[in-house]
Amino acid sequence: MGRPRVTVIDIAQAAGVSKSTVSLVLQGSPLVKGTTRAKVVEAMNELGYVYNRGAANLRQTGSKSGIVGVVVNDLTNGFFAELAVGVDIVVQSAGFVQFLSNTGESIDRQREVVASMREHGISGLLVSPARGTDPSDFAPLVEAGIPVVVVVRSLPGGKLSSVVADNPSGVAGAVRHLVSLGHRRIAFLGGFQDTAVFHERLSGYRSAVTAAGFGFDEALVVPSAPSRAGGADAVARALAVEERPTAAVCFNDAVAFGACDGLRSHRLEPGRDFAVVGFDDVIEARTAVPALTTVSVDPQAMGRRAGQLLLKQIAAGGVSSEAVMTSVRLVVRESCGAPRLAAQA
Amino acid sequence: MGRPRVTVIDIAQAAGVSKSTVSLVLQGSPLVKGTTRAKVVEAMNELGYVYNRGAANLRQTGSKSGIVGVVVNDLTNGFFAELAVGVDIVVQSAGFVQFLSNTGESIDRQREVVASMREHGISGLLVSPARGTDPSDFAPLVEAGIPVVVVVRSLPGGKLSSVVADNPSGVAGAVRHLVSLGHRRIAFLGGFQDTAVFHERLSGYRSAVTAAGFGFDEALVVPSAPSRAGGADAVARALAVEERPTAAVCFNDAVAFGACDGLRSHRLEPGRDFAVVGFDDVIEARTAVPALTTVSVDPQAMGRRAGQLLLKQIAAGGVSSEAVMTSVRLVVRESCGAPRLAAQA
DNA sequence: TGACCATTTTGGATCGTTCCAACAAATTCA
DNA sequence: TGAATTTGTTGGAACGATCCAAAATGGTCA
Repeated sequence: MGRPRVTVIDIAQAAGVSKSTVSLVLQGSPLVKGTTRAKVVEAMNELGYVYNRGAANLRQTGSKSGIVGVVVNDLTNGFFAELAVGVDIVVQSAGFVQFLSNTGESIDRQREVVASMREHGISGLLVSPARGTDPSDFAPLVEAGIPVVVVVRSLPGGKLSSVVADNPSGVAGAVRHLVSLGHRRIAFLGGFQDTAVFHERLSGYRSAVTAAGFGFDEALVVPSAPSRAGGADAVARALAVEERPTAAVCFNDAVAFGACDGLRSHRLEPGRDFAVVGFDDVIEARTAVPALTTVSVDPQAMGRRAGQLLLKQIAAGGVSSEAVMTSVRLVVRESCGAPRLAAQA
Repeated sequence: MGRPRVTVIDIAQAAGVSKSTVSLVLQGSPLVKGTTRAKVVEAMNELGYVYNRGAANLRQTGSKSGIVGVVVNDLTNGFFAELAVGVDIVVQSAGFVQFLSNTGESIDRQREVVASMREHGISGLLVSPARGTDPSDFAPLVEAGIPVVVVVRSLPGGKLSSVVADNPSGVAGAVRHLVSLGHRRIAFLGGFQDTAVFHERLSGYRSAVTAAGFGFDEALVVPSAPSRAGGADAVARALAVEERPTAAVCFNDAVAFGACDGLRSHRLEPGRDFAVVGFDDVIEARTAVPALTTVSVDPQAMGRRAGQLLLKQIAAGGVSSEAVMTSVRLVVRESCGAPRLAAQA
């Protein structure tokens, strides 16, 4: 049980040197002679020494704890789990460990978790904020010189660094694909108008649609809850506009599935009578009937990218603000009505 | 940037008391007078004080760091993500934070991660070990009085506490269900023979099959890789034994899906010509065709249970060994050929 | 009033490490 | 040879909290 801890002093004694020398060895300093280093290392193995980062950290300026905090809003969601894995990979290979916590979209929980991480002296924080997060919640960290990187969802008024998917170009690519299939009236379905992601995606729609020379038609933009039910509802409303659309790009895959439901209840078969494109590429997208054409974002790659950015800022010491967009790609399946061959394009 | 840290001494000064008193307040001691406490708390808010756990920890005996380490072998797998969430819930509400890392089935990585966690002074470790983990890897922790709880996969020769699903009774229940549907020749398909989980599940099969009065037939046990391909292979071999089986319970859902593939290539329709039962209840089980009858383990509940056990051991101070089994339940869908009504039984 | 008690408060010493300035030993150079 | 330089090593003072024994405070009672 409570056996006395082995400390640098014990090592020093066993190796016949001073504790300062042991410390130097610990830090891999080139100042110590090879033979001395060997003696020390041997003593450490001998006695089963465990480095005490807490103590080291106490003395070290700038709290280089070697811990990065990672906070996600829903670990249950495969997307975020992948993201966390991506972060873990780069962070771990840089010799850091990751404090990972899940907020389950609760702002209170998020606050607690972040506070707790701060007490533990994290060197940086990576967060996929819960819905409705106030950006100023992170101000104290930034003021204290702790880098903060926001992922997936960007925060308005952002002085914070962020890594988000390239939403505009993802949607734009989807629109271009539909245009190339001959569609002229393309709707944009679903999503809450008060979120940053909605506006990013909508802007991609807008620019692609005008670039194609169709002009932007407000009536073809139908917001809704970003859920299956919302999608069904949205497509119904879209079908009611005069000069009805023949295709839609949806806010996300859930909306897209809902749109398919809605189409069927109007006796329209998605993929044949009406083209549907989603966003996210959730697992079911592949196996659904018809298989969903969608914009795929690689969450693990995103996690890696975000981890790199955070590490860079930690290394730089200062807190700078940088916004990164990770690329996305269109995965052509069946719901857009394109012949399967197009998938290879 | 590097603004000087606010310490207990600053607070003491601002509140006109001694640092000891501030410390008492920090620990919620009943010794301090209400008015004094209020002054101190106000000063803390005023100056934006952040508790330094590292420093506290240094002085405190027994390393009550308030950190628990959680190591899983595959965070990408929804099962483990859910598990981690379950752990997080109980651990967090007890005021601990969780260090979560992913090993991706790499033993080396696992070793690194555990070492790193130890350096950070975790108060307990919860681990779903990577395949091929040597139980003695955790001996140093146990010797140092740090509780270790193994989840999901139990480790042979286990002096360690563990929380695993009740594999025997899960499989036994599946067998009984098949018997009730009239099956007499039931195979056990898939899984590596050298894993503990395999033997646990097989033992459930064995006992249920003998309890039903059929006698245990070695030929009906067909191990294979615990994958889709392995399942296809296993079912093919099972169909080749004389007096061929009419049903199978599979090592896990992946094997079960493979078995369905294999059946079809033998012109047998799963659920109609041959009954298949899986284990795990992965997400696709519900949506597959036919929907998979399977044994469901609730990973989040398991995580909560494991978290509780770990906290209990941390609180107790000592390291005791306890083995917990979490209950499982059979989810009847279509692949076993039972009429849908049976699902309500 | 002074002895006694309960309640609050307090100044060091301490935890395990790193930093710093100073020292000893070995080497180089004039 | 002696001074200057390089190369290794070292003791003590931090870091920011907790613990302990002791002191201050206030009340009660003979």
